[in-house]
Amino acid sequence: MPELPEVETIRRDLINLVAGKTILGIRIKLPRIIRKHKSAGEIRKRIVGKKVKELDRRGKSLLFHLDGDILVIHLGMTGQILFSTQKHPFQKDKYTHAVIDFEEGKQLLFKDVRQFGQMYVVRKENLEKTLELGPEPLVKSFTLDVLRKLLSAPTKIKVLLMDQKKIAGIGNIYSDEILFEARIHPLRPANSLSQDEVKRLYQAIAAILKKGIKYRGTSADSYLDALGRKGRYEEHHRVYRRSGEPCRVCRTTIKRITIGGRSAHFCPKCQKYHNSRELRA
DNA sequence: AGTACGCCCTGGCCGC
DNA sequence: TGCGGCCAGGGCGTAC
Repeated sequence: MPELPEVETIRRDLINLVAGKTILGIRIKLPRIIRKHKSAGEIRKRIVGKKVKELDRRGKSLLFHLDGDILVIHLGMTGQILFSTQKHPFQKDKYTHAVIDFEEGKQLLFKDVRQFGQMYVVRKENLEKTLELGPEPLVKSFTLDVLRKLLSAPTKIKVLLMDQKKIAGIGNIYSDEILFEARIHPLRPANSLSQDEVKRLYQAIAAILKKGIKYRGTSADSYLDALGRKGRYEEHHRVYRRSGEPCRVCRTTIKRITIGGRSAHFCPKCQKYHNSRELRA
């Protein structure tokens, strides 16, 4: 499932491949991936003939800056954006739902097995209103104080980290890994964290997301980068999908529980559910 | 307001 | 070999 590190990896690769290039056309086989538009023709009219000025990312969304419009691509669970210069057997490939054609025969294939991904065009000035995302966790303005203010409600910390309206870009994999790094139990109410825990959480968010980017993302399910390569971060996972296996720190068996319909993995010893007061080391 | 749950969707896996 | 049942979960809508 592409989260911030996976989308950022794709963005960095695509900059060198399609930035500055003009979109010549879009072929759409599965119209349901085009959202927020009355017709496929509408998106076509707004992107064809336009040059990709810049590639950006906001949370888990990839942003192609065109002339005043932005083409937004969200990969959902199993979406992939694959760069190709070969003429693709588009109609025969059951998972390639759309192809964006650029000059010089360059193409971006939009593949998605589960069809949760989507693309749409939005006016630049309406982007934030449309996305409704919390702050980017890897920018300078995301300070310890910003995080502290987000933790004022009793929401379970795991749920809060995955709430895109609170913080942008963190999903199930990275929230598990962040909470392990910070040694915080996923069920802890956000407003029960001690000063020290908030600090650890703040540092863990940056450290784990950067680590994810460093290893080019997680390919646990189906993630591939723009050139079809896997990420290597799952080799470094310490809790995600490791239930039943020994903790890499203390050898305690990693546990899996369900929180809000999603699986959460944690080490019961490293991430104890004790209340705010920290044990003195 | 917080939270649980169902839905969209399909492949993979398990048990029979 | 096949088939039903369940699981994976991002985002969204709904209900409590």
